[in-house]
Amino acid sequence: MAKNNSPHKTTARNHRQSRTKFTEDQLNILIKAFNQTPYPGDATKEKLALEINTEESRIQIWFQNRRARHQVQKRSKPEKHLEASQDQDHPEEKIHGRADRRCRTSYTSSQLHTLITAFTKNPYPGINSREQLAKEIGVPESRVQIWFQNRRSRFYVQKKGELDEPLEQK
DNA sequence: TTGCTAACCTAATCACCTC
DNA sequence: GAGGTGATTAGGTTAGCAA
Repeated sequence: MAKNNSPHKTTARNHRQSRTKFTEDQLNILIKAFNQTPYPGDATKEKLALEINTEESRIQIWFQNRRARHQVQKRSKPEKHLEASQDQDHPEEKIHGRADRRCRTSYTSSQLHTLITAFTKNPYPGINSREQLAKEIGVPESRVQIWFQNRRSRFYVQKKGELDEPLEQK
């Protein structure tokens, strides 16, 4: 599936967010939460963020990575997994998680104008640019990151469509 | 140098809103 | 319903850091 084959991938990593180092206590809390549900809802993520004093976006990333590693381990050792897992695939949590989605952010035309202008200058803003943009339009940095992800995706799909068009006409 | 893992990416999909 | 778009997911890559 996803490959980092973008021509922008070098600029994308100019300014990453600095690596978070979770303490043992923080990890214990996260692992416990993961065992309860690998698909926490927005409220749970907020609660965890407060509990371990970090940003909600860090919680989201941690759960993403944890699920990924969990899947890899499951494939390599189907009978015996991570220490963290009681593991029944938690389908019900997944459904519950969806019910507890973050509220949809609706951007004003001026916010969108700012974002689009930034996107045309650089579709892969680093952490500093994202934070600056977030401050400027008054939304969390994580929302700016999501907006750029979606924008890039749809931009590539659109471009691909434009390239395919002449072939279809033939 | 290597293994682990946070940060980040794309692609697909879901969910909600507007027309 | 269709189209647009924000949110979430899986699964892959990149890069920082400890051993």
